[in-house]
Amino acid sequence: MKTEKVSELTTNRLSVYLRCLNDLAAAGAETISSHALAEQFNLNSAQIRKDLAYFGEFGIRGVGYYVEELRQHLLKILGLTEKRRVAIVGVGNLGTALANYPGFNRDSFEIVALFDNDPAKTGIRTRSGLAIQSTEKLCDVIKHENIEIAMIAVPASAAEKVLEEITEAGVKAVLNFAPIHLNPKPGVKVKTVDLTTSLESLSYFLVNPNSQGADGVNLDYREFLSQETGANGAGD
Amino acid sequence: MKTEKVSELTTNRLSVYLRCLNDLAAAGAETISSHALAEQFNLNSAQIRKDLAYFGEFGIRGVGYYVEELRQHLLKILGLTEKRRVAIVGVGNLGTALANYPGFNRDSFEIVALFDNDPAKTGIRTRSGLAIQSTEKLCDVIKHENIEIAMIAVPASAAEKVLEEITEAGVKAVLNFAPIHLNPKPGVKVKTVDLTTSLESLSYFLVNPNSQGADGVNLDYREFLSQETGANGAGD
DNA sequence: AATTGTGAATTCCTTCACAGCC
DNA sequence: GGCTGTGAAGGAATTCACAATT
Repeated sequence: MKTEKVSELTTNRLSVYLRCLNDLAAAGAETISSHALAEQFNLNSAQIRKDLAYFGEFGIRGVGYYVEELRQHLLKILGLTEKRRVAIVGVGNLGTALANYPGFNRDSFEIVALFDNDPAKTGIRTRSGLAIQSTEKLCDVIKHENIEIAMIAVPASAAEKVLEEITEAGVKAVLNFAPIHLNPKPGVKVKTVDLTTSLESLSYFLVNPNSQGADGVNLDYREFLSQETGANGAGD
Repeated sequence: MKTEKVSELTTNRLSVYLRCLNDLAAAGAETISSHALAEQFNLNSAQIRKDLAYFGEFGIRGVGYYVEELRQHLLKILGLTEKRRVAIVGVGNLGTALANYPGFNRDSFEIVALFDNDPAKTGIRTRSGLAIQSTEKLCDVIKHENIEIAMIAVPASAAEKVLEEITEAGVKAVLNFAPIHLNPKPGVKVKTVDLTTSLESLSYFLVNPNSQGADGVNLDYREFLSQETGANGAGD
């Protein structure tokens, strides 16, 4: 087990591998090779082995990986064996959709608080029975409820303020849906999902179809999740 | 103007620059330097100049870039000067949120069709007055309405089928919200926004706070948008 | 024989540093 | 003096290729 820094590209992939292993386990598969796993995602098999090698030696030469065992390792690595408490700030259409989104692993993430600054909304319950609270209570509730993760689903103009407040309250991990660059304090991780940028970047590829890769072969080129601007340092 | 391949990281950044230029233009700024722009995003100024240099020489030495002029160039480069017609497939919570999302540039993207396979939903209108149609009509409507972009907001199990159908109908650009890897046909661009992976990857950084970058300095390391697994080729 | 784990090679991306221009 | 555009350098991520292992 090494202690090099692990890039976000790697952690994203680990999550994808995990999803696949869940399916394989459900289907009753005993083992899987890096090659077979790689095929599922148009990835190189060495990539998968390298990703896993950051954390240990989980495979068996000549055999591959035991599905259930590797699944457990990934759960552990990604910190999904403990349930984390999540708040959503901004309960408009997007916030509501996130609150009801069935895709989050509910064993690992429990949404326990919703906040909105619109007084007309406070007290209203979502489908799950959770009541919307005033943003005035943000700090208090986050502390009392031991909330570790926040999703920001407010307009861009309000996002910075929200980040400050939840940081103040001790939140260390933020999934930001506001289309704005946020500058978190040290020790706070912000991951932005920018729908505007995703769509506009797609538009580019409509105008330049050939820029996708090459000649008929779909290279599946860098299609997925989670890089902001690639910013690597503090500018010049 | 070069004709090298432009990476998706670059197009994502162009979209971010554009958003900033919109704000600058609204605030009445005449010019902006790459350095000043870079500061907004914790980016290196050379990065910005390089990104722009793929498409032309837009700046003036000693001065910087004319805000409005550069804005127009970016609109053109990203293909945002023409209005593109968009369909949303899957009108659950997420699809509804997307249909009503105020952050999309409505001058460039017009949502003109909503599809859902639940008969109980067909005919229902969203806030904007758009009626939900049966997925049976997917292909016909996409062709007749000249739809160029589709957003997939159906469960993972249905996403592959939807991709096939919209590809059949001629859609070349897809924003996929289903948590699954899709294998598009050549010439079709799929960009996946994987909420599950975003959240699980955040979880990793909660367990490994130091892996974020270094000692107190927030490096803003690779925080943003839009890489799948980094897949670069067709495996081995 | 099959498959892992990994050093070396490669490819891609970012940053430096400075000539050229305003 | 200030800023762009860019070749060269540096760094990061991916892929190759093979020794090691079952």
